[in-house]
Amino acid sequence: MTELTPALQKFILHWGEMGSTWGLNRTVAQIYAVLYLSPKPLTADEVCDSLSLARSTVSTGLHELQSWGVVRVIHVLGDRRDHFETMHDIWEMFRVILNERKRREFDPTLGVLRETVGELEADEASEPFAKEKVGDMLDFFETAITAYNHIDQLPTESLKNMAKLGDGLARVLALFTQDESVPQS
Amino acid sequence: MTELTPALQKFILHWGEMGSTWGLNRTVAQIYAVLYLSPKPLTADEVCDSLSLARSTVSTGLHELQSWGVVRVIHVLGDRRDHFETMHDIWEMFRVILNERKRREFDPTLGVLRETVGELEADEASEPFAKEKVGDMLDFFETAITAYNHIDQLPTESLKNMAKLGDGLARVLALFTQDESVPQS
DNA sequence: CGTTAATTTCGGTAAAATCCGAAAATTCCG
DNA sequence: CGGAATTTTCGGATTTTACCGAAATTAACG
Repeated sequence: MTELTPALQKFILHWGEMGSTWGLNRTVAQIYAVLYLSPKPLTADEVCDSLSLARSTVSTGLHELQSWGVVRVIHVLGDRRDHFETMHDIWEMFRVILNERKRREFDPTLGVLRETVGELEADEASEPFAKEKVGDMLDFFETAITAYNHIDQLPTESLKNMAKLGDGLARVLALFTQDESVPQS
Repeated sequence: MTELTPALQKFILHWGEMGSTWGLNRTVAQIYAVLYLSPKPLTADEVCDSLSLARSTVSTGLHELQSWGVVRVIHVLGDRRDHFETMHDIWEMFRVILNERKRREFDPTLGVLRETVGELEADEASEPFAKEKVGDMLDFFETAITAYNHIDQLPTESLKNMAKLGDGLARVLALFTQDESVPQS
């Protein structure tokens, strides 16, 4: 049913490329795009049609998208088939994606860095330079992840407002340039 | 020369995995790691040795890292060979990587989104829902990129300080929860 | 409980990315 | 300019990934 106009096709194609730099493959990202653009939840077969993919490919792709938490199943009364939809709010969506990437990539890296630092400590013979460098990296990941966790506490609306501040944002953040203390509110 | 201890090997292996989720392939990321851990700039051949790679692979990999701006050539007096080193400060490094990803992925996406919106405007027959959704996405990318550009203006030291604020960061940012206006500094 | 619709699993093929090593090109030296 | 050292290019072999379609499984209905 969802005959895609050329403009939307181009968009979906690009989205596929973009997705492949974000850890999903082209096809999975395209499935996501089709669902995102659809005014109503779609069945797997409808996705097959609009992208000319095998049923099995779509099935797998939908599962992967669900494992990322960006697609969910909808049940329609009187219809036996599963229907799928994406999150509606794109800000929420990127937040979910960031969280998932943190969980899948950064958290494990933190683990490895801690292990490595530990092992380098134990090993007297190891290069002191490398020891220092791994330590620097550990510090970086720890502060970055901690900062991210704090930001992630904020409601989406706050983030939207902050982002919309434009120059004001830079101005506020610049308060921290010289001083490490928290300005009292 | 650089005989890698088991601990460092494990780190480099993991770094390779991580890199492949960041748009570089495993090998290139490993080359990066070896350079990062080395107390002195290395020749391509030294990199070959420590990772057991073909000379040509290392050559290509080093070029890719240079195109990302995270590795540079060093010339050593009296030595004809090129030596390579990474940036020393990891904060700078991540900043460079983010910039490069923005340039390679987000900016083009912004272009496609604008094109698509334009074409959907022109096309009367197109789905109004899709039109709205692409518009939402364009808004999101525009504000996100703009915010990023502003943040990117700040010196690295400011960013470090901000990140280290911990709860204070959330507290400051929370100021924007209810109010869209810029608090006067 | 059997039948049909719907989904998932899985083996194999097609496509893509990675990596090597030989050959070519470049650079630097005497 | 000739030759050695170094780097780069490039074709093809190897490995990995993506995708399809048939078969198996699961779920819903009468």
